[in-house]
Amino acid sequence: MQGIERRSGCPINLAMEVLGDRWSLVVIRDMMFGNRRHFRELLTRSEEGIASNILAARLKRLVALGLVTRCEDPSHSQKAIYSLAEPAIQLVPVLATLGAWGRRHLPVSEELSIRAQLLEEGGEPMWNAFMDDLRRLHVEDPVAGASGAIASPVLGDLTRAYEAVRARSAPAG
Amino acid sequence: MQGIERRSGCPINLAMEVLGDRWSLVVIRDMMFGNRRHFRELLTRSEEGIASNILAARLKRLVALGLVTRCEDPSHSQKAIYSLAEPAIQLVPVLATLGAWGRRHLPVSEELSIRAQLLEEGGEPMWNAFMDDLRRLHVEDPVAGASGAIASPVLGDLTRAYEAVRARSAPAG
DNA sequence: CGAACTGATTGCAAATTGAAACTGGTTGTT
DNA sequence: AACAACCAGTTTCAATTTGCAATCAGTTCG
Repeated sequence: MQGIERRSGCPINLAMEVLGDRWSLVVIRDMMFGNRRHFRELLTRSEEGIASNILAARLKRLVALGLVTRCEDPSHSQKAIYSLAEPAIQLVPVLATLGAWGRRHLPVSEELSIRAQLLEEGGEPMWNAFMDDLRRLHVEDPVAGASGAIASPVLGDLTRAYEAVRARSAPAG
Repeated sequence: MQGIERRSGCPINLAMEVLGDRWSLVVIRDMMFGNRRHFRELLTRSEEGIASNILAARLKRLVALGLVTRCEDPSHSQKAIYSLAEPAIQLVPVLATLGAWGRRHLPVSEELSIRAQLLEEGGEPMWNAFMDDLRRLHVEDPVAGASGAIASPVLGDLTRAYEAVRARSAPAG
């Protein structure tokens, strides 16, 4: 049922077998840029309104593929924490490049594309710093990373810029 | 029926609405790296074995979205030439980055990943040269570009490297 | 004239998607 | 102890999408 088909050994093809659906990269985006680490957070704070069965299926698949890890939240015996694994963290350059392309060629909104713009302008040095931050939040200490106890300078900058644009275009928030 | 849904104005989301299926990027890859410009070429020389109805639907959609253009082939009143439009040409950095990621994290074959490797090592200067080549083959003169009358230095290098690896690993092929 | 080739279309079964309701359990409040 | 709110999903079912195989009408070549 899951895993990939391996229609061919081409890197682009295999990448599309893993990420080539409407939701997988969007879920990874929310975990990465929004630090959304719980099922309910991913479900209800999703800009695009993902359905719960689709989210459950995607998370299960991403865990099986090794892009995401799942652990228990010590604060609540039933709560699960989802974290990005190294392969997903290394998607930062892909998401940066794809975001830059989308910003140029698709009808994006200003508030939702400011982070893509900063990430593009920051270039490789920023991507590397961001990936280091993500390793601290997702790999080294997922529990503290999920709780907000660990700061990420890059994510902080991106989030502040986003909030600033949002406050400007819709002051009532 | 086609066009995008616009679930949100996020660049990543919109990019996935355009490219988030198993075939669109694979078709663009074949046009870009294999210079496959006719329906039958895309259909029968596809490494992954796309079905004819899926290919027809994808081409129609990509044309409607402005990523691909379609024109008639003067050598055959029924033959159509498909060419990459500027937005698709600007996917070169995305494909390069995605290919590099796939090569690192997925079970790729050597012969089908040599081009991804060269494109990654070549970096931005190579991507820019490649995009210039593609503009000559696809935008400036699609007919001559499809016929093989125009040379692309970058594509030539990539193709030779691919043929060399292929000859080495399967001398009879 | 007929075979091969052109870009597709059609019919149909199987798989996937998506919305809404629901499940079984935990936690916090009164 | 009772109850509401919250937790990660699951179930159900209709609609859509996918993939395969066969087919199509027109064109070119021998």
